[in-house]
Amino acid sequence: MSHYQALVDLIKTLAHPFRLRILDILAKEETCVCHLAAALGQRQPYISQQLMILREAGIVRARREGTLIFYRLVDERILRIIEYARQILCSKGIKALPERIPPIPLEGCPCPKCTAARMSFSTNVDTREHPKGEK
Amino acid sequence: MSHYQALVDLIKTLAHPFRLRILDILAKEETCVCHLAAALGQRQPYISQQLMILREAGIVRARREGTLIFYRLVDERILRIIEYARQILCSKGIKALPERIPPIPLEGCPCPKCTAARMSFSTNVDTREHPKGEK
DNA sequence: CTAGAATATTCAAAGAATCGAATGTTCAAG
DNA sequence: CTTGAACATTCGATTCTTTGAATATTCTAG
Repeated sequence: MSHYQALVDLIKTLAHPFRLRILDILAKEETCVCHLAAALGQRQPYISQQLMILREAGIVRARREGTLIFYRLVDERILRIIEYARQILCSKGIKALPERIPPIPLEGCPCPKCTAARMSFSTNVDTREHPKGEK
Repeated sequence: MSHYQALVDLIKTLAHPFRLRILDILAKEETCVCHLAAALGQRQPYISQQLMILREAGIVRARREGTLIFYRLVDERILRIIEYARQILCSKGIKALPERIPPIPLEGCPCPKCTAARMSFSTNVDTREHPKGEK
């Protein structure tokens, strides 16, 4: 009878544009809240709300590092569900690809990744994605 | 930006216990409305409502045969999404398997499949799933 | 202990989904 | 054309979801 509720709850958690966009970013790497907020152009409390929903569904996990909190995917298989849904839509001619993830450093993001990128940007004009000078 | 809406809409359509149960039944074979209603123990207008939602999402398609309407899956890949979500839940120890589909004939179902099954049941006491006597 | 930065939580108004009840449509038989 | 069977649609009350705003918590630096 209601073996269905858990399944519905999981799927329902995915059925939200900002939560999907968060997962698209986390697909690439562990990310802190302020970076997610900057990347998605949303206020921080809103992002935290959506992260809480993802966390309670067991889809993401948080890790504290000083004053920052990094989120990551618990089970990458969740991405395959989304990928599969995208394939179905694409084969019907409906655009459903993930959006382009904005490049680091994000304007106004104070996270270490962005700060570091800004430092090296101001002293080094190389804008390639993988500058060979670093190691 | 909002390549996400189509994806959300598709996923949202799946996030409903009765719609999932309908898809579990259609996974096996094309089925008429009255049979779905009997199998799920719901009133016919309710089932039709859910079928309409699935139809508008492009997940199922209807085919008329006299006074009956048979529904079938448009793209079986939709089942893989559900299957994948079930696997994720099961690997976390959460029960999410499809429910047992009630055996034909369903009590009170007037559809040809059930009627035929009742006929052969009253003249033939064989209750096995695949009686060898028939051909 | 204080201040400030990063994040989390709570609350409520607005909007969306659900589902029961009533009613409409389509088809086949007569 | 009428009737009955199978199915579809519409409507509205209830309930859940969403999202903005305000506020709380946790940590670090000093």
